[in-house]
Amino acid sequence: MTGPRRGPAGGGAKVRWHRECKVPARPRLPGTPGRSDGGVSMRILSSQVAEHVGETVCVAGWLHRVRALKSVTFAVVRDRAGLVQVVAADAELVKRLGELPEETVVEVEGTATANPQAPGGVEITSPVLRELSDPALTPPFDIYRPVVTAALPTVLDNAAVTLRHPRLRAPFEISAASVSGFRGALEGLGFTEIHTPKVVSSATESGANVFKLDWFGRNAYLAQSPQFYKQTMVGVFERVFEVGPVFRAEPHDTARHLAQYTSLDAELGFVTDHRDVMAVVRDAVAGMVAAIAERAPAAVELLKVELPEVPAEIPSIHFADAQELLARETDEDPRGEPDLAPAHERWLCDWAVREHGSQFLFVTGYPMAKRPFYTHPDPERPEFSNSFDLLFRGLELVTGGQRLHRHSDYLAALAARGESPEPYAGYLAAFAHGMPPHGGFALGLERFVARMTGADNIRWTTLFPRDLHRLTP
RNA sequence: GGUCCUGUAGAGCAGUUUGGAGUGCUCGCCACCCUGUCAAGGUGGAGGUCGCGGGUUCAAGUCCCGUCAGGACCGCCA
Repeated sequence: MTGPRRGPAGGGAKVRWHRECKVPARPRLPGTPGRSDGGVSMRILSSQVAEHVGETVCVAGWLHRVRALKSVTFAVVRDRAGLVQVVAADAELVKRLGELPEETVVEVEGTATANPQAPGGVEITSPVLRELSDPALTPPFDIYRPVVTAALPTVLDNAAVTLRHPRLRAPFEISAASVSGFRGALEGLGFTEIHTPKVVSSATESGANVFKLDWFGRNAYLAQSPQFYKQTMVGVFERVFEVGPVFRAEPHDTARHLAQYTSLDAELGFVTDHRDVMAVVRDAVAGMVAAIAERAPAAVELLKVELPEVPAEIPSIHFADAQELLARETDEDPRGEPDLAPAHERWLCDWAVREHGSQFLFVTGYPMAKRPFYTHPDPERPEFSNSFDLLFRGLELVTGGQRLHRHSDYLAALAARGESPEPYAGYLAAFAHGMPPHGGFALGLERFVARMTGADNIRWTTLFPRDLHRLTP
């Protein structure tokens, strides 16, 4: 090792040699000493071994798989970048490798050797080994097999180890890329990222149930959304977004509902109506899809994710027209219903693909009766709202719309619902002090990733999901 | 909250229809074998409160009742 080298593709940043390889510092198993000059090596990643053929290298990671043959033992080490094969021939080292269970953390120093027989064409030979963890407990199923044989409850119950499986980890690589794309797209549009409280004093928004908790002896609640705060911050920054958890105490026990999930929220001022918000939704989603392709290509490849085209303008259909369409073209007649059933949403998505070649579809103008009090009505048809949902592959992914912005309209809307303005005082102050026409939206991250990866249950794309039955791990 | 389905070894499943000794499969685990593996291969072995409780029966994994757990659909849902 002669010093820092260029890293793998990705901006040309120098690799940070974050620490010394400690293999020689501990009692070593017999084997060829790593360096003739007695020095120490720095850890490199599995993906970098090929760049060091002929040199002594050090890798560290989890024992992904040990394959013992009579005269040679192969140990595959997994780190954050991937896998690398280690070849052991020394009798004592072979014996020890045979005793170590998979998932034990090890550090290996040896010679990077090109070999066409090795996976990836390179492997580490003449290794010395240091164990960095106690021998690992056997996982409930094989992490090293390409297919996941366990059912969802088993995966969730044993998340600490099962998430290491490349297929179970991949959705969270896509999740991270999605958030990055969301953030990048909105920052590019002049939005400011904010962080709002998740413990609130009032449980008054909407009829949805909230989690109640004790706050120094007072009643408090977990926030169902950053709605009030993000609107308030429009009065400060004009354009804001937030990535954070929201909590729903509703007893939904389905493959698409959670008690806690990650909401990608945005709100912007000086809009004409909800269509300006929809344009931002389009750009945000396009940024997310692009970021997945750019930042999580391995996960896309592994899961065979089909990245959707995001049209320059996502097709939209009015709620009333959607109901007419359903009544005309299906066996059901939902006209007069205040909302679309999940089956109707699925049908409309198929229709959008057929008619518009788009996997995304806006449904606009939901009835005011089903929308929260801050929803702005359609000036032409006041029974309908300036709101929208974005449907994607059969599922409601985004809800948004134009909000009321005049203080007097809020007082009237609350009065119409028989509610006192008192609990909303802090929120209403924003409007009393002058607020532009504005709107916003919220996108469910786990739902987005689930639709993107084809997961049949949102829990495959949720880290440590919280639902009716599950509070651990 | 409603309807339906499923609980059998560490994991994933057969076996339940027609009651007859925990009968079996794939993987893992343990031991041994194997000259380069790629989800290695071979031989042998260990591992079971058939979710739990009650009932029917000479006899229950199997039939009945209850209960608990998991799942699906619906309802509900900013």
